Amino acid sequence: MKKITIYDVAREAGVSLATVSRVINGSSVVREKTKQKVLKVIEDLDFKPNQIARGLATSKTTTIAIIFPQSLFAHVKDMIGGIGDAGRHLDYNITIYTTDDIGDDDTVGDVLEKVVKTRADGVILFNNDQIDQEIELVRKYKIPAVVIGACVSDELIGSIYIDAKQVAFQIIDSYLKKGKSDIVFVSPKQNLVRTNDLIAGIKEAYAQHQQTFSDEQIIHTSSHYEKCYPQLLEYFRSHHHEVVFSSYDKEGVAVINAASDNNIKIPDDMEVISMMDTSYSLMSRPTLTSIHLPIYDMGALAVRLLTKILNDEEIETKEVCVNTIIMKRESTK
Amino acid sequence: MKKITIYDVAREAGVSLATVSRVINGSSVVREKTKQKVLKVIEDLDFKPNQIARGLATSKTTTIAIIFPQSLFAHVKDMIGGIGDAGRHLDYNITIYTTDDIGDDDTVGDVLEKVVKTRADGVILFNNDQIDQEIELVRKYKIPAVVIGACVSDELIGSIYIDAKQVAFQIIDSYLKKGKSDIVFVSPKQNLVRTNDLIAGIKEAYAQHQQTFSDEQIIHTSSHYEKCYPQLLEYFRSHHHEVVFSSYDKEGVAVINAASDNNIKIPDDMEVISMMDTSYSLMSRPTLTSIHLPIYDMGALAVRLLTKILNDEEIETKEVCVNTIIMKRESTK
DNA sequence: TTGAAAGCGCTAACAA
DNA sequence: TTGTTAGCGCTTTCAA
Repeated sequence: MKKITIYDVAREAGVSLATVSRVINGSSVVREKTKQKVLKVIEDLDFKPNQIARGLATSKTTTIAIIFPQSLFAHVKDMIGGIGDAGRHLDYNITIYTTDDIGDDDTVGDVLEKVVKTRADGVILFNNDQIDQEIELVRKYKIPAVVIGACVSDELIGSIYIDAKQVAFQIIDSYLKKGKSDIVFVSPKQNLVRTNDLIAGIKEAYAQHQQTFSDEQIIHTSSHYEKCYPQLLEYFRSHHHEVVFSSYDKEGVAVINAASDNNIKIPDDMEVISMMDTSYSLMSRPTLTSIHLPIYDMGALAVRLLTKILNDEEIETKEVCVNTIIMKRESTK
Repeated sequence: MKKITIYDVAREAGVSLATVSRVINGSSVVREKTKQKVLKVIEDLDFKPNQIARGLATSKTTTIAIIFPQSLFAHVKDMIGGIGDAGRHLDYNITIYTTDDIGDDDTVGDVLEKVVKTRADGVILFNNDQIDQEIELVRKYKIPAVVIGACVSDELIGSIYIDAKQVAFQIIDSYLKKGKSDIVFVSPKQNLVRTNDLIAGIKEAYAQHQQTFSDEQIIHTSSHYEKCYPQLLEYFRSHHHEVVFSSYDKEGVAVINAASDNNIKIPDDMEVISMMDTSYSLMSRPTLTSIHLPIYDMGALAVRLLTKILNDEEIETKEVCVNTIIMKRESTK
């Protein structure tokens, strides 16, 4: 069974190629009657225009690539909903590329090379510890891009981010005002939110109160609960703080569980607050106070912004800052 | 800056198009010296072959589409790791399509139409309540496919699944043997594992013990914790069972929390066992006994099987059954 | 071992 | 409003 092409449609409808091309692309110059005739034949023959051929002819693939390291997947997954929906509505295909941060080969470079070969129209990147390298490559190949989680922009690059520094500042400032300065910050290596920005915000809050936040107050941990929990269980055997601020719910829950298992009462003995507001925070006991990010929207916004860049549409700002809101639950007073 | 093409390489290397094509495709007939010369030019010019053009010429896109409803995302996400890695290693691109089960339009049909237009070589489907329709369309369009979570196969279709009936049978049988027959089954609407198979296994176990499992012992719930937990909280106010079997950890945790909040002691008053073995089961208190599925592998296997179908490779079986293992934790005795 | 040339299926000037 | 035709960048016979 041969695939039917625009030729078949043209022949069957008794018109030229160009006319068929016009109707499938919704050109307005074609006479209504001709259009109906062609449409009928398309329907009868169940003709599906070949995107590949169109891509070759137009140098556009209507494809957006998203690139992320496996370890960031927990964050990316929730965005895929927004990305997928926006892609579907705007008629873009979404191709995913995972960079394997375990292997030692140059996956970032390899992946971007692949993106170039497939001629994706644009790419969505996520903040991670290789983001600078990714941005550099994207610039080199002149691929339009939107990065989620960091604030960058130029001719071909836009971003969707949250003001992490500000968020951290507010949280910490509010505790310092209450006289609580025995605070530790727990963070995994990979995060959607820039850890450094968070730390900068924390430090600024301390500075504001004539105190200093030392690097000893930072606990580096794994984003795998299996590793994170035992580490914290050991930690809380001999430590105890007024407040723990975690940059992701999973670690937040690990803190709650590890502390509870060491008989530290939450929130009475210690308060825990984290970020992302995933379902982990609802499932934990006590439930976890968490800073909500509009994850789904960030994905959808990224696609929208990228398509604007691709189509040279009017753009208000290429650096879109989204708002956060703190979801107060049982782990804080 | 114009994109450089195979023509540029040919000219620069003083050979013909065909020769360049041969070297980038690793043809063995080209003389080593010529090959090196061409390779050098490719390097110098930083030439990246255009996949789109190649796709048009060969009618192959080396692209696999994966299609899933948003509501199944919790399950699919963990597989994306395996799918992404396998895709990268086998040099296939992965394009994702989400079917929006909220909207009332024919998204399944629309999405498959899109897949046809983009000429994906094959597609990976996931068991869900529209799977029959999806399979029908895939057959109609003659697209090679692998479905994850259900056992089906034919000329162009393969599958990766677990024997859900058997799994459920074993669990329930073991409890019935201990004389525990006050069991309820909790299940969300969408699931990667066929709920009906699970129920069939449960019923078979009951039958084996000359008892019957009634439909009143099934609790239908939402896959959203926010909805599931309140429903169960209410339920356990007036109910109490020996065993709760849940088809997904999220609901398993909801059961634990809802029961605990009604002062039902787990596992002493009631045992809870669930499926998937996600990190939810580790984070819950008490920790949740759960049936482990090799999720990552299932994704990778699906890609591998699909590529075998695509390339007419030798295939042992098109219905690949993967093993499960029960991860005993605190919620069962 | 290499090259010439005919597609792959579509778009987009340009003409009519 | 419609048709003709030259590409888009690559693969793949067929000849040499």
